[in-house]
Formats: sequence, structure tokens, C-alpha cells
Amino acid sequence: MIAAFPQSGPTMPAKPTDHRPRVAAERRERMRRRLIESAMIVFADKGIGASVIADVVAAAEVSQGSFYNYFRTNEELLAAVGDELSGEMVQLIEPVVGDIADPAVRVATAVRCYLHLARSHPLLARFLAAAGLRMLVHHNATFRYLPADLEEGQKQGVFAAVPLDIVLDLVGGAGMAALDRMARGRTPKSYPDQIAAALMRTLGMGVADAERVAAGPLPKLAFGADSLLARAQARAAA
Amino acid sequence: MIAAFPQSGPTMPAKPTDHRPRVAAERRERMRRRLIESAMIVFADKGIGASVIADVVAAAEVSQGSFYNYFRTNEELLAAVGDELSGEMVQLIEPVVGDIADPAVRVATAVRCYLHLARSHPLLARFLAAAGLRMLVHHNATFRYLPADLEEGQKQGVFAAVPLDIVLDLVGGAGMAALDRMARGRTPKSYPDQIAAALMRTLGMGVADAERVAAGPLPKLAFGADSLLARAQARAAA
Amino acid sequence: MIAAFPQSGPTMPAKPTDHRPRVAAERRERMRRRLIESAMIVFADKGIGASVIADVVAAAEVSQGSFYNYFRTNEELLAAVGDELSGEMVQLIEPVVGDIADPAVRVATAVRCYLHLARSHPLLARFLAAAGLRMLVHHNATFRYLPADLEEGQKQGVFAAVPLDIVLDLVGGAGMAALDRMARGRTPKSYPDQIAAALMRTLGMGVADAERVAAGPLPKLAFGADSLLARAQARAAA
Amino acid sequence: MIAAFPQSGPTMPAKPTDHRPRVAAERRERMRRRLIESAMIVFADKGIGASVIADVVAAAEVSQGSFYNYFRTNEELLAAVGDELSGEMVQLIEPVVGDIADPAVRVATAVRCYLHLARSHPLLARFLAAAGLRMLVHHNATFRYLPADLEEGQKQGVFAAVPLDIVLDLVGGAGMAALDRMARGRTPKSYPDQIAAALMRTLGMGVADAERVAAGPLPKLAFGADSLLARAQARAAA
DNA sequence: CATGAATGAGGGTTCATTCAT
DNA sequence: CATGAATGAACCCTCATTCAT
Repeated sequence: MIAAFPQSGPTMPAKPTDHRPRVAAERRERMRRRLIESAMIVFADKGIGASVIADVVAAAEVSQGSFYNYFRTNEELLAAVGDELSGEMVQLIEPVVGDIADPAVRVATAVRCYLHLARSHPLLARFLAAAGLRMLVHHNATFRYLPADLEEGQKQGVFAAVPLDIVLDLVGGAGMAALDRMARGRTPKSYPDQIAAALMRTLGMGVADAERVAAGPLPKLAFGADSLLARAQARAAA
Repeated sequence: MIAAFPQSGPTMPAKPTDHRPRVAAERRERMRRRLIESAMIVFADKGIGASVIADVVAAAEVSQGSFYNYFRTNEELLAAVGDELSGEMVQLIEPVVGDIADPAVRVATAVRCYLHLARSHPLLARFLAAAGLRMLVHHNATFRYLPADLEEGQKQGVFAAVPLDIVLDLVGGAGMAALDRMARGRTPKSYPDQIAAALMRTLGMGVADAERVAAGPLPKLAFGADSLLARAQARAAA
Repeated sequence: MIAAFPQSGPTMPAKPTDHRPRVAAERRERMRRRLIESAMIVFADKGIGASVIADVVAAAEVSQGSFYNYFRTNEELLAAVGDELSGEMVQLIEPVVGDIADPAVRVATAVRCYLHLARSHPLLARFLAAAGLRMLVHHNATFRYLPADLEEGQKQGVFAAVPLDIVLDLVGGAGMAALDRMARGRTPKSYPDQIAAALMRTLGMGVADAERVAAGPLPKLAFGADSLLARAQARAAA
Repeated sequence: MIAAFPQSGPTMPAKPTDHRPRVAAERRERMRRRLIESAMIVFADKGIGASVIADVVAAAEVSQGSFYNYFRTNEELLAAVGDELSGEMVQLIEPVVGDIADPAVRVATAVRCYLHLARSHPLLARFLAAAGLRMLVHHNATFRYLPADLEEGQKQGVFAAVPLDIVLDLVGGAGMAALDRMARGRTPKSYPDQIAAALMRTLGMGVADAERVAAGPLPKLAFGADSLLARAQARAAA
């Protein structure tokens, strides 16, 4: 009987009574995504301290009141954008750096990927620059893995034995400054690599080694067509 | 007799009406200082993007209208605080670093002084952290002299030959991150020196050299009792 | 049965969601009218140059913020009152004067109607007097038709051949002065007719002719119960 | 003894102790005049309802506080300008019209003089237009003499026997409209005369007679070099 | 008296949030 | 849930007036 009248399942069409909730849930999800897209654009434009709700709902073509069915506060909205973006960036970067054995190369590559993504997506750079240090450090997979990578590198002797706090602060600060620079104007294509090399020196590598591990080809990184960033970019262009 | 007791003349004590402008100017200057003190505290508390005027006049125990006799906008006020603070910091740091011949030691010492000052004056750290990259880079003597110092160091071969833009971004970013960290919680006394050493590595020095130039005794740096910072600290404590 | 009791269709009573917009639009329109009523009273009391918004929202028993959902500026509000009033006055006067063949009688009758309306509605007189020459000339059907009527009268030889500019100024000035007088105190019932007769003389008619065309019975002119003026009068009385 | 040591007298130099008060009174008078000049300009520019005191003291180069040693309110200031101007206009016009026997010519000439003065002094036109009906009617010698002149004309049969109130209103209204027009843009040299002729018709004269009494040469009317208007014009030009 | 800073009431405007429909 | 008008607190700013010097 169960097989004959499955209540639910991935391949089964939902019963008529199931249909409405599913459609509703999809509608709800679409709306949420629209709001997040709009919010990313508005935060990038006006900063995270500005009055955004009116602009966000206008950009999302949603009523003021509806907003509060999805987000209670400004911060919740900002966090949602950050979570979503962070996830998408991790999904692009993780596969590239996950298999790298050398911790120095791994760290350098992660930084380079992160910054190259920002550099080739101005909206992303502007949002991250506006979001600030806290979000960079909090919502970033690079930072979650960084302590382990750094320790590993220190144990292997490729990084100098300096307190982790210090270098974490410096990586964060350098990242913010780089994002700010890229958000604010044109930078050469090598800019992310140079920042990465400098960071490798900060970690204690020699000049030549630092340059080496921050060089070499990177795979093409591209956001999916229905990713938040792609959608937001398209909407921002219009 | 008349010649012996002249009723007026260039060397005579001023007539009553002569000291009135001076007294008025002093009153005005005191008021301006009160506002700047209060503004520093409020900016440190609420950030530079917030609505501060109401809080500033409340802290200064002055009427709303008076504010506009001194500053037209938020930005003017922020600039005034920045200018004043910057001047005071420069007056403390310049004598210490001005005579140092070695550019590496000079840069490291300037950074250490700057950060030590911030570390021992939490209000300063919080204000500078809130004020952000732009103010750090714009209203700071360290940054004005930095390009020349870096070039000199690069010519002498103690710093790696890296584009100046890049290193300026990195120094700015590191400074911001360090200020943010110190503003946000306790840090060990060695924190500024460790940041400075790391920066020296970033600039291309070896680990040992970097540590060496960022070590050694620093003279005691203390703000004058009627400096903006001292007054603001006293007021903030109350 | 389904065909007999269709669930929806063009002729069916609207679904619940269909009448919501209509209800909302009606609410909005009522609010707008409340504001315009209040504004008319306040403008009549304080003049058009004064700060009215606070008084208007107080009179309308509406929050400050709501005002800005309807009008952006003082001038927009004034224009709205003027448009509405002008429309209502035209709707009363046009039918009376539209069929009059003799241009002299037509002009005189229009002026008499206009002034009689003001005289019997002190709030109207006070508002128009406060609004001033510009509004009188701009938002008044009498003034739109006046040039043509005057030219016709001049061609027929009943009016003197005087530049139109001059007579338009004179009619406007006379109207303003009459409104001011009526707004400021009691005037005899014949006052509008005497003003009209004097204007006819100004236009070049002889004394007897002028008196003749500005005499004779006028139909009763009364604003509808839900006209702006009626509502404002009722509210002002309370 | 009295002749030998006169305490005061028109031709005697004042005693040293008398000197100070006289100088002070002159200073005071100069200052008052400066304020009135500035006020006239500011009223003409911004209207009589606007916030003027700051502009007036700025234009007069006087301190805010001093203002209140001369005028208590806005209205007092406006009245002072009006009184002064009115006096000066009367002093120019009275000699011209005082000797005219024919009341029609007398009235027409007074109106013409008044409007010609305004037309050739844009600052005057702008001030009078801004000041409005009340000031025109209240502070104007033409209006003080007008009732008598009109009665005389009516008795002589040159004016129609219509209520004085009515024609006074119309003269005031026409004057305001004419001032407004002249304040607002260029008008032909004959404009004042045409207005005057129209007013003569309003009073009951035939077209030809009206034109006749409002024609003919007028003496040149010029304000003295140290009149309020002359000083204000000079200051406004600067 | 002259000065000009200090005052504070008042006006204009924005915007996050609520709520009836 | 979606809607969008209503709300009111908060903010910015002006300006007539006062008052110590």
C-alpha cells in the first residue's frame, strides 16, 4: 500500500493537496532570493549602515510589509547575503584548493582565488568591501581553514613560528584593504597575486618562495548562472 | 606730565575694549574643543556613519543650535577630530623617528609608536578603528612619509622591490586590522611590535631582521594633559 | 451544475482579492481629501508662505509622516487645493455663463458669480485672498476665457481698444482687492455687483451700460455637500 | 554771563561734554539708516514673510545683537522701511500734484507719478510689490488724499457717483497688480499712464476724457542722493 | 551701546516597523 | 501571506532672540 500510494518521494508527483504547499514554498523561496539579490546590490551601493529596506523592496518589487515575512532586521538581511555569498565562493574555491598538499601553496591559492573572484566581479568586491572586516573573517571558508593550514605550515617549517593571532589579523587586514582597492578602481590583473605573495612573506617565507607559491595558473572560476552573484549582477546591470 | 603719563600708546596696557575680542576668541576655542572631545567619544562609540550630532551636543552639554556655529556637517566634524588627533600623534612620533637613519628601523619604529599609542589609549584605538582606512591613510604622518621611506629601503635592498601601491595597501590594511583588534579587546603588550615585525616581513625582510628592527626600547610617549586625547579620555571616564 | 454556478467569470462578483485594491484606493482618496480640506483651512488662516504642514496634519488628525505619502512640498499641497477648488468653482460658474452671447454680460456675470461665491463662503474668500494674484490668475476658468471674451468685446465695440495685458492686470488686481476686502470683513450683498460694474467701466463701458450688464438676477450657486469647500467649511466650523 | 558762556545754541559749538551725545546720536542715526537700507533690499528680494534678520544684519555689516537696539520685530522693521519710503515718495509727488485744480487730473497725475517712480526704480517696485496691499494703502499719501479728491470729483460730476469703498478697493487692487507686473518684468514706458487711464474709466470717465487726463508731460522726479531709495539702490548694486 | 556666541523652539524630512484589508 | 498606507520617533537644520563681555 505504501508503494502504491506513496505519500511523498523524489520522483512521485505530489498529491493534489500536496501541490499547494510545494508551490507556496517555491514562491517563498523565489521571493527570498529576490530580496537577497536586491540587498546585495543595495549594500554594495550604499554601505551596510545606510537605510536600505526601502531600496531593497523597491529593487525586488516587493511590498514593504512583505519584507518582514522574510527578515526581521537589517542585520539578518546582511547575514543572509553573506551566508549565501560565502557558500557560493566556498563551492568554487574548495575544489581548487582542497587537493593541494603543500600548505603554502594551498593558502596562497585560496587567497588568490578569493581575490581574483572579487576582482573579476566588481559587485562582489564592492559588497565585501562594504561589509567589512567582520564579515570577511566570519563568513569566509578561507578563514575557517586558515588556522589549521597555518599550523601545518609552521610545523613543516615553511612558515615562521609566529603567533597565529597576529597573522590572522594581518591576512584579514590585507584582504580588506585589497577588496577596498579593487572596489574603488581598476587594478592590474596581477594585483591579487601580488597581495598573495606579500601575505606569504608576512607568514615568513622568503621573497622568492613567496612569489613562487603565489604564481602559476589558476583554473577558471565561474559562478553558476543561477547563483546569487550572477543573478544580482544581471539585475544590477538592468 | 602728559608725555610722562600717556593716556594711550602702543606699549600701554590695552584698553578694556581691546581684550574683549581675545576673551571671546578663547571662549570660542574652548567650545570648539569641547565639541571635538565629545565627537571623538561619540565616533568611537557609534561609528562614523551614524547620526552623531545629537549625541555630541548632549555629551558636550551644549544646545543643538550651537553645533552649527562650529561645524556644518558630520564630515566636517570628523575631519576636525582627525586633524586634531593626527597633529597630536605626529607631534609625539615625529621626534622619535625623525632622526633614525635606517629606513627599516624608521618604518618599524613609526608603526610601533603608532600602535603602542593606540594600545595604551583605548579611546584612540576605538576612534581610529571606527574612522577607517581612509582616515588612517589620509590623516597620518606615517603615511605621508611612508612612500619615501619605502623607496629608500627598496633602493638600499632591505625591502623587496614590490610596487609601492601594493605595500601601501598592505600597511594600511594591517594597521586597520590591528587597530580593530586592539579596539575590540585586550592584547598583549608585545602586540604592536609583533604586528610591526610581521609588516617588516611583508615588506620583504627576513624573519630575523624583521624581528630585530621591530624590537628594542621605545621612549615613553605621553599626550599632554590638555591634549584632545587626554581631555576626551577624562570626559569619557566621567 | 458547474456551468450553472461558475466559480469565476467576468460577470461574477469579484473575488475577495479583487475588491481589496478598490477599497485601498478609496481609503487613500479619503485621506488625500482630508489633507486638502485641512490645508485649505490652514492656508486661509496663516497664509500661503507660512509653515503649514504641522498645522495641516494636526487639523487632519494624521501623523506627520503620512503627509509625505501624499505631498512632497508646501507648493504641491497648495496646488492641490487650488486645482480642486478651481475645478469646483468652474463647474458651478461655467453652466451659468457658457450660454451668454453678449461678451460684456458674459464677463460681468462670470465676475459676479465668482465674487458672490467668495462672499457667501468666507473660507473661500480668505483662502483665495491668501493665495494671491498668481493663483487667482492661473487657476481660474474666468481668466482662461477672459482674453477671448475681451477681444470679442473689443471687436464689437462694447469695450475700449486697450492692450489686453493692461486689462488683464486690472481685472486680476480688482479681483484680488475684492477678495481681500471680503475676506477681511462684512460687505453688502451688492458688493460683487458693484465691483463688476466698476470693472465694466474699466473695460471702457459707459456708466449706465456697465451698471446694466452687472445687474439682473443670478441663479443660485451652491457647492455640493461633498465638495471640498463644503467639507472644509464643516470642518472649520468644528 | 549767559551770552558770554552760552550753554547751547544753534550757532555755538557744543561744549566738550555735549559733544559725545551728539556724536553718539549721529552714529545711532547712521546705523538705523543702514539697517533700513538693508532691510529694503532684503524684503524686495525675499518677501516680507521670509526670515530676514540674518540677511539684514549681514548686509548692514552690523552684529545680530545690535539689531534689537533699533527694532524689536520684523514688523517694526517693515513699517520703518515703509514710513521712510512713503515719506520720500510723498515729498516728490506732493509738489507736483498739490497745485492741480482739476481733481481728475490731480488723481491721474498722482497715480502716474507713483507708478512711474516704481517703474524707473526696480528696487522700489519689488519692495512695494512684496509689501502688498496693506502697505500700499496704508503708507501712501495718494491714498490719504484720494477720498477727498474723489468726492470732489464726484461733486463736480467728472466722476460717476459710485460708493467710495468700491473705487478705493479698485485703485488699490490696480496699483498692486501694476506694481507686481513692473516688479516682475519689463513694461513699456506708457504702462503707468495706461493703468492711470484705466483707473479714470473705473471712476466713471469716458474713454477719451480718461486718456486725456492721464496724458501730458510729467516733471522729472528724482530721489535725492542721500534718500533711502538712492542709498539702497547703490548698496544693492554692490 | 556693540558684539557675536548660545540658545531652543520649531519646521522639514526620512524610514523602520506595524497593521488592517 | 501580500499589500501598502499609517505611524512616530529620530534626525537635520534654521533662525529669532537673549545675554555675558
